[in-house]
Amino acid sequence: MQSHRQRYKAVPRGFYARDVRIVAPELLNKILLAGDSRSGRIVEVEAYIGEDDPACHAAAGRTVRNAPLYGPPGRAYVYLNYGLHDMVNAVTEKAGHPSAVLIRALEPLEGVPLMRRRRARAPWRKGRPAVSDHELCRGPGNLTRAMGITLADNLRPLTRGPLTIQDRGIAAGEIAWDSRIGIRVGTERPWRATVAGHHSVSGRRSPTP
DNA sequence: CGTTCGATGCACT
DNA sequence: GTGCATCGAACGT
Repeated sequence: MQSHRQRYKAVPRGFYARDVRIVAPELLNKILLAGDSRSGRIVEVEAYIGEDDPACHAAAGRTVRNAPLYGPPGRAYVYLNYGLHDMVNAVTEKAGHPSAVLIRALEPLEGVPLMRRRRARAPWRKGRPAVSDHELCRGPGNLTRAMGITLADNLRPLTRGPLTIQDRGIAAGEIAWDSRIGIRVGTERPWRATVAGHHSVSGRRSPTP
């Protein structure tokens, strides 16, 4: 039996070597694949755009932590936030131009039982009911925990290896542009792109009809 | 419905 | 010592 990892090629490096505002929406409806058994459709992303973007980690210049942003495109930038959550980005543009796409939510495809077990292992979920499928990878911290993405994946190429992104031909539907979430500066720019109305998108739920 | 707040680790100043 | 690109519980209206 042929796995999906074998059936689909990874998105090539050239895809990432473009303006991050082009790459971000095109990552929607592509597949993030971890290991051989966990995957999800990307439904929410944010663009972080260089040293002039106050919310970008590169805003204060190059440091030890943000060095991956200054490297070649098509690699993962993973960092620890709030001491609890690993966040995964795809580095874009070209070396020396720090920019990346934060992957904020997935619609789980393969490996749902494993994702659920990983989520249940979080200390704050002890004794709580299991989450529904569409909540497993809803939010950047939740998706890395469900997928098993960690700091060990930092700097890994997304074009090959255990952490890759594939195009399985899901058609792009309506894309909604919005302001980025959870940041204290730079909220005025509409650099968050989502698959409109998708129930795995994080943030406040759409109002009940 | 809304807002506030604790957990938790480490890069950065 | 400070401040997070978060999560989810607790509490107020």
